[in-house]
Amino acid sequence: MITIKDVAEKAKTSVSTVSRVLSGKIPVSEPVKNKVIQVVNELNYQPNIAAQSLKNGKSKILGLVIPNVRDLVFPAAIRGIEDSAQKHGYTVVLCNTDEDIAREKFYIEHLRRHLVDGFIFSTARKGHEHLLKLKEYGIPFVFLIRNMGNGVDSVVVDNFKGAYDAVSYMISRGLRNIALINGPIDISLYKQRLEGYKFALKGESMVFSEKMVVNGVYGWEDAYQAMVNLLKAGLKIDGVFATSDSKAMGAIKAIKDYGYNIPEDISVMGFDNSDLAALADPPLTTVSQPFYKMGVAACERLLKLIEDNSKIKTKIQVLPTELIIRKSIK
Amino acid sequence: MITIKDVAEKAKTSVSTVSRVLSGKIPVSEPVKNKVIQVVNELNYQPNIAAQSLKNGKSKILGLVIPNVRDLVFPAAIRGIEDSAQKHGYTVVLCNTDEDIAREKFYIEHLRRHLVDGFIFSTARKGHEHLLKLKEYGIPFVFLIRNMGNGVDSVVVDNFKGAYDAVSYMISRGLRNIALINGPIDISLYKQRLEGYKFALKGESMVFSEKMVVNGVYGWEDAYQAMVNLLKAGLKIDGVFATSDSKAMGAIKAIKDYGYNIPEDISVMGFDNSDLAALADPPLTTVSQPFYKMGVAACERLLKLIEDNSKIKTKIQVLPTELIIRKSIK
DNA sequence: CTGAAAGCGCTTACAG
DNA sequence: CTGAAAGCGCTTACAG
Repeated sequence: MITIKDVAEKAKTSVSTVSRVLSGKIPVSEPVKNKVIQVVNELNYQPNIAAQSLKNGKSKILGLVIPNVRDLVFPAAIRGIEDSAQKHGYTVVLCNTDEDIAREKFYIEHLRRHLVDGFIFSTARKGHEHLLKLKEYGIPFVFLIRNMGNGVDSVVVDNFKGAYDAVSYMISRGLRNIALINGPIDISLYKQRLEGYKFALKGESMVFSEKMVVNGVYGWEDAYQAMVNLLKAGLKIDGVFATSDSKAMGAIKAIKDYGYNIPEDISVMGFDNSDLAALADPPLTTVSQPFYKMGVAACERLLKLIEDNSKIKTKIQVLPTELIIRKSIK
Repeated sequence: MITIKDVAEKAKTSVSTVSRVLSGKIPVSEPVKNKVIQVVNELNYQPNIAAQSLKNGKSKILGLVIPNVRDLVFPAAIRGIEDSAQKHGYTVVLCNTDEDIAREKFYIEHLRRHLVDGFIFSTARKGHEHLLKLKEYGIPFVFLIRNMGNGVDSVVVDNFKGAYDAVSYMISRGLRNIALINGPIDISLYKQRLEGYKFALKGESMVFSEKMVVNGVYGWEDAYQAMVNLLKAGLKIDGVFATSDSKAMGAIKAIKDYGYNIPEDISVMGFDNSDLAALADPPLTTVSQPFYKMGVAACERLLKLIEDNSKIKTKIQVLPTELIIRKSIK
């Protein structure tokens, strides 16, 4: 392994000077600087990150904590984060928690001690208040997609409005009996989507019925079952708003299995505009979350928090959703 | 930040002894050991990974290099790797390269210098021979899903047999005109699947026709177009073997758009059994790759290479595929 | 502008 | 079994 000492010797100067040339912050005379740069290139020298990290307490590694990469919602966001991190010379450690608090804490403890300069969490939900305590430790972090309270920097979408727009659109298409297949409401974004759904109904003076909503649904198999139950209950349903594309796919499958046509008999609205939405049959009308952009924004915000040691004010970035009209709504 | 010195002071012993207790490899008297452990817990002390890394040249970080997390093939494998890494006290850095050699090299250079103890690559293909040179640097690495040559530890599937089984099954179901929608054959697994397809045809004395195969297809949009072209060419086709589930989904969409029924008019076979296969309409008959298990195997192999500094012999692990019969084949 | 030296937090021969 | 000391590869006051 080539060290700074090797470079110094070959360039006939001291390690201090080599370090200064590399950091670029401290003036070094032109000839010395050029010689050093030349040797660095010849030797293909790269500073040892562990040593740098030990010295200045920065590792240039970011921790990304999510429930599960297999959930279609995350890959695009991950790409946004990683592309942006890479551009700034940072690297990303990926941690899946399966919503398990113990595993989440394990990762935090493990990475906190100088392995990671900051965190991005997509695991905020009730019961995970321990995340808020990271503030006390002074380690920078931001919430992505999901968040909690207003005290933490976040990049999210306007979930209330996204849901409101979706349901309003369904109503404008003549749908009058719209069921809701929703996620666990201890994740605040599902709470907000529920509120958006209610508010849209109210705006058109349509009655809200508890029977038409199923909360706590996670993943497509679960949504399939929820839809089957709705259908079996003999309710009059002409539309379903599923608060994620996976749930919408499960609902679509159930509706077809029961012999109904989409959208003729029952219309389906998704949420997320994940990579498979266009591929669904029929192609899914849905509310897009700009995951890639959100990932970039979260990463940039985190880098700002890391690099500006000054106290900057907490910022909640709310990106707009967009209604993507395809073929699953009448 | 709490250091080993703090622990030593509070436990009224030396840092050497604390280090010994923590490593567990060197004998320490019971009372001292107990006192140290107690203080470690009280202070919630965690060793600084950068310092350990600098000292002993091990970071307990693994580099995972893949083309793109958004490709459905990778998330399950990533989970396998990460779960296994975590169990052994390792952490995973995720790197997406988009098949770009410059980006790949950047990551390797950046991480090689003591940031990472070893690599898992899923990016092997023609043009990426520089990966083979990592052997000279003495850094451990393994190939996953894709591989090159026989000189590198790998975890793959029997792609030839998987394809052979798939096509043989199609033939056994009475299909006689089977088109192939295949990936870029400079990725060896696609070459092997092509061979498996040919061999199955030959086994049943069916003629192989160049016109029935499209190579170089990547992703579902591309597969959609390939299928459209096949259909437009006026070929007699009663089955399609698409060498990934995404490609199969694209083909299915095209077939439907042209008014044919699946599987009555045209049967479709996928490959991978990725998370969306069961969700397709009709549910996709496909060849499973045990991605999660493969990820675990690759990680375990890499850890072995890292921890046994002795020269162990290169091992190519070939896991079996399995034909998953659903509804897309007549 | 430049070099010698201290020190970041560990681990591990070395001596006892 | 235990402690003092050296050293991993850097960066950065300190002195010149």
